[in-house]
Amino acid sequence: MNQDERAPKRKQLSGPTQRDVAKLANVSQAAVSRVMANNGYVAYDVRRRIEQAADQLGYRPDQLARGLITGQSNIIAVVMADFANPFYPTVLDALTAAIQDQGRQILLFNAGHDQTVDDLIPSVLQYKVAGIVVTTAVLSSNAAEMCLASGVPVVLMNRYSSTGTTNIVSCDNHVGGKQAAETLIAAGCKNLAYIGGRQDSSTNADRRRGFLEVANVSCLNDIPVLERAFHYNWGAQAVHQLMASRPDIDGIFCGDDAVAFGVLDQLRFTLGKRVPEDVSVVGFDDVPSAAWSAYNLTTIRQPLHLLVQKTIALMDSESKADPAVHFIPGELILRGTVRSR
Amino acid sequence: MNQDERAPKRKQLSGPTQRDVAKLANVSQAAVSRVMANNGYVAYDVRRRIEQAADQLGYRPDQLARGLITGQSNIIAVVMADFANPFYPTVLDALTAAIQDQGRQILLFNAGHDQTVDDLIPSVLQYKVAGIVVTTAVLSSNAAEMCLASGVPVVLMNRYSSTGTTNIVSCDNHVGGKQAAETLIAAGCKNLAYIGGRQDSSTNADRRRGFLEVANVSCLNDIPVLERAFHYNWGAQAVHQLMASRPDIDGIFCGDDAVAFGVLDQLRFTLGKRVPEDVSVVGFDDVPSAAWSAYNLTTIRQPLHLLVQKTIALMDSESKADPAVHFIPGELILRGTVRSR
DNA sequence: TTGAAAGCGCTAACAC
DNA sequence: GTGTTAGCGCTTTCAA
Repeated sequence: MNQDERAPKRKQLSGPTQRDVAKLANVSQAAVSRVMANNGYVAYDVRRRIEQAADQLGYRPDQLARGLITGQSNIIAVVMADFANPFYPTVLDALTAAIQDQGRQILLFNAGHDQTVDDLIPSVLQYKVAGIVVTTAVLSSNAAEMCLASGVPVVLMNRYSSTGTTNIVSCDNHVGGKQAAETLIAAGCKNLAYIGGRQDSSTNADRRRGFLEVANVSCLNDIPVLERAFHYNWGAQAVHQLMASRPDIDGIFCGDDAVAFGVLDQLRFTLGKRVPEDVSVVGFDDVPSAAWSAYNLTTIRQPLHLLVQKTIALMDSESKADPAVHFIPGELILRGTVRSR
Repeated sequence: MNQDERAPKRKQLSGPTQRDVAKLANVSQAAVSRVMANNGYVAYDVRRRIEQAADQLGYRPDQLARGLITGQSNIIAVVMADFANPFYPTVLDALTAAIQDQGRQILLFNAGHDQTVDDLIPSVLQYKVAGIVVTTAVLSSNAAEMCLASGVPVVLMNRYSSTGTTNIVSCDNHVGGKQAAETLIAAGCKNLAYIGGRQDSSTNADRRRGFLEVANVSCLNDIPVLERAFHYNWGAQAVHQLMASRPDIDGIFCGDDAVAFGVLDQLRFTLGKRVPEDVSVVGFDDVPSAAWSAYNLTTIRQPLHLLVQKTIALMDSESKADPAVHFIPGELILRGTVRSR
């Protein structure tokens, strides 16, 4: 015995291949491929033999090998930058469900911790994905260039920058901000304020702009603007600052629901204000907990499913031709944090 | 120029390949591979030439092609079944961060809508992933068999079944249930109740069992048990039923925080009870919103990072030899929903 | 140290 | 209809 018996060289992890199926069914491997890819002519009984053999062996096509040759991986990359905000799990839920319904899979990239979205893009591109969805963040023009160069369609959800190289889907934050102001004014609030989120985000800027456009015409006093982060803690902190300098404030528009929850909790439990009797509050997003009795928050609902639908449609259409910003209107949800006259 | 002049058959989507880099650097394609995979000997200046050429072309290794040959895809599948529950986004956040830190990527499967986790397993296995993490659900023994057969390590987070074919990581729900009971009893509650979650889940069963073990020894009266789903709405509905039949209840342990929020909201805003003066409430998980003033919920914290750490360690160790259940103790977080004597 | 060549599991031309 | 053949982009022997 010179060399030990050549052990079955097959890698531990691989299951049966098309060759195995072919052997068992007494056909060529190509015939098996035709059946599996449902592509090309196969006689009925041959097809049956192959399917039976595949079944018997527990054969599963290797999607990665298939992708290698077709140049299409049927994988969509989803890049998320803010898991902590309760809005984004709802986005991810809807997005993954919709993508899976198409028979595609999701490669998820979490940009939450050290890595920025931009740092992640090179990694994403190593996977020859069929598309990239970026939520909660913008791409630097550099990163956007890279995607464009590799021909992968990219869609930004809910943020945009001025580079104009990618399609963007967003709730109409500008109109939403106006609605918030109108709601507060209609309720009889005289002294309004904005407690916003991340200052350099389009989301925040548009909501503030819409709000101020309307508020400025009917408010006599100065309208304070405090902005930092889309977080509960920031809302809590900001409202303290706000009420310390402007105790007359009786209507607050918050950058999103998370901020609004922080604002509400401090108003009620620390600052001793009644909501909505003393101060009215409007949020943005309509996350699930906004409907809970403890908050019962009046807010602008983001049209989640429309946003997702549009995002996917844009990715499929590969219309790199004319990248544009697609705004979808939100919906005012009246609950209990704005007083009725 | 015999074989050099191949037609540029290259698919639109592919970027530069190792062949392109090799040509530019005047070396063989194999040399490029050695540099990229950091595997094998390459002379210093050759390596430099190659790296330079790769840079110049913007070369990115194709992870899928690499996986095809190594039989290792450096992708971990994460199967989630309940995005709506606020605990799971925190799990996903920690899990994805940890996996990315290893230089691996996450293929996310959302079993939330039509598809059950079991239905998803065949799809998962088509991707020759390096491991599978399943949260919020158990695998049928059939599905577990399939994974075992294909040699992919599987770890279940926070649920288990009796099949014993996979490793499982879970918070010690039994001890947690006991802690909850002890906490309520120490606070002087006399009439306890359990409002649980999904009845057929190990999570729920263990929490209930621990709770009843302790509660039964010091409670004279019958301890009502209501179980259905780990949802806010169920908590809200259940507490109505409960208080209608047993208005004397003064201590409630909830299956998780989401249920507790529903319970709290109804107690306070509909049933007119004061918490904790009239009724004390304990939750489970310690999701972020449990700390918010509106709830300020006393709860058992799941050791999120330990759970994730252990899960990853188990997947790497491939210890299919002795699949076991690994319990990690939770931590009682005292806040404001249990009265102090 | 390097290049030539084989081949991972699969699809797609192209013969027969 | 079916088999044969040539690769997809890469890693990995094996010689040189």
